[in-house]
Amino acid sequence: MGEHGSGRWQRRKAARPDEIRDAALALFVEKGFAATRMDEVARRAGVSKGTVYLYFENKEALLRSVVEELVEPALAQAEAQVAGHHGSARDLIRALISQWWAMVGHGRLSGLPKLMVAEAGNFPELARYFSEKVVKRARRLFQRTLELGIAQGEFRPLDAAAAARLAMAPLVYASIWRHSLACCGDEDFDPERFIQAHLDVFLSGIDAAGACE
Amino acid sequence: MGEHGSGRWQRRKAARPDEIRDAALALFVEKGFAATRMDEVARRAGVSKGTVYLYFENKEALLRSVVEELVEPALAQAEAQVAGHHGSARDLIRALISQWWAMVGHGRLSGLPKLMVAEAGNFPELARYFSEKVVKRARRLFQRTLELGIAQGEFRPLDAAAAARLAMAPLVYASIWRHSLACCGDEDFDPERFIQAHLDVFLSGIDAAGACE
DNA sequence: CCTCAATAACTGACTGGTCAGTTATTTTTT
DNA sequence: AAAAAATAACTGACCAGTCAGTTATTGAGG
Repeated sequence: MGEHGSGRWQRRKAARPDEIRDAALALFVEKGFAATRMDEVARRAGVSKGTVYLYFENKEALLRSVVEELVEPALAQAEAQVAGHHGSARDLIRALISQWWAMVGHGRLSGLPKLMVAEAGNFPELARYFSEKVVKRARRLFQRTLELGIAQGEFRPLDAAAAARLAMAPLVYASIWRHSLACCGDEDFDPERFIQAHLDVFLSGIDAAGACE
Repeated sequence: MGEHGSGRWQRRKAARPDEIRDAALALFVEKGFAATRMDEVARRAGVSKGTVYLYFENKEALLRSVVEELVEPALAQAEAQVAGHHGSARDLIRALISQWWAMVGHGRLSGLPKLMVAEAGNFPELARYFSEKVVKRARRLFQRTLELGIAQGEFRPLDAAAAARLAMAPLVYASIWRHSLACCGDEDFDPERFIQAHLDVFLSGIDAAGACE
């Protein structure tokens, strides 16, 4: 392709796949994979249906691409941020949760958890990929931090694996909720307040001082 | 039902709608509404497709019926059980969570949260019904209990509305998980242990003193 | 600078299969 | 035998995926 250039079409061409992915993600999240028509994806991306098939094999390949392309950079960034963090385990938990919420709660990935949950049954391979390479990887960050905190005496001794899931559950819940019932029904759901309350209760709950049992 | 005699077919006939609902629920949860074929629902219920249309207007009416018929009795029972409960707020929270998990974690309703989350976008009216008449109603049970506990000095002062959501989030998360990623990927998810850990951390987290029990 | 041909990007009408819903027919019950 | 229940064959709308044709872009020759 042209190295130099009269850019209008060149630039658009390079951006196409991403534009199509964004359109597809939005619709897959909103209506589900099966109920989304390729015509619609195309229209939303500002192209014709034929063009979508220039960049993606078929509908399923488009779904795969949406999940894989969007997830990788976000996760890498999160891991880097954690690796470079210094401070108490408690602060790191706070940072992880804020980070996660900034990324998945608002960004383009916001709808991914709902999409994956809804389609896991129909695309087991993709679900496996997501579970192994995304969820587990993210959970490990929490689990390690919790183990660190226990070792340092900040947190009381507890099942770190279960607690890591506990730390994430309200986050996942919140982002799924935002894209389902919150849209049509549960309008008085305030994610920010909810996440704050979670941080508050969770950190109190695992604190070494308040140990029960 | 049959006042006299050959009861076998009578009974079957009376049970049909429920059998069809169960079949439909299982498939809707597993594959999603759009990807489920009416032929399949019928086959699973042990009847032909035409029969399904003897009992339900159309596919959407079947979905509505699945949600509404299954939910009402369970919710009523839960409220009754709570109304008759005496003891500390802490015990009541424990009872509510166990109750919820016994009902939604294992029973026939097990898949409902996933189904509603996945289809809320395509059926806003149904989502609204579910949100108002089911979720809010269930949440009120938790919220009242928390307010009671705060008033009695068992729990520290906190945002009861947010805390009620926090109490439920891991439960919802767990039952959604069981029907999505846990099926194909995250096999080492142990719901019982997870719920136990939740009870433990949550109750410590909202405890007034820091000394539980 | 202005053709004009070659190529890259894109389009939308068309096809073949699928599936929700209907209807004519058969089976079961009374 | 009549009525009720159930079936299986049928219909028509819909949609993923294709492909023959159109439009934009580049580049060479005049």
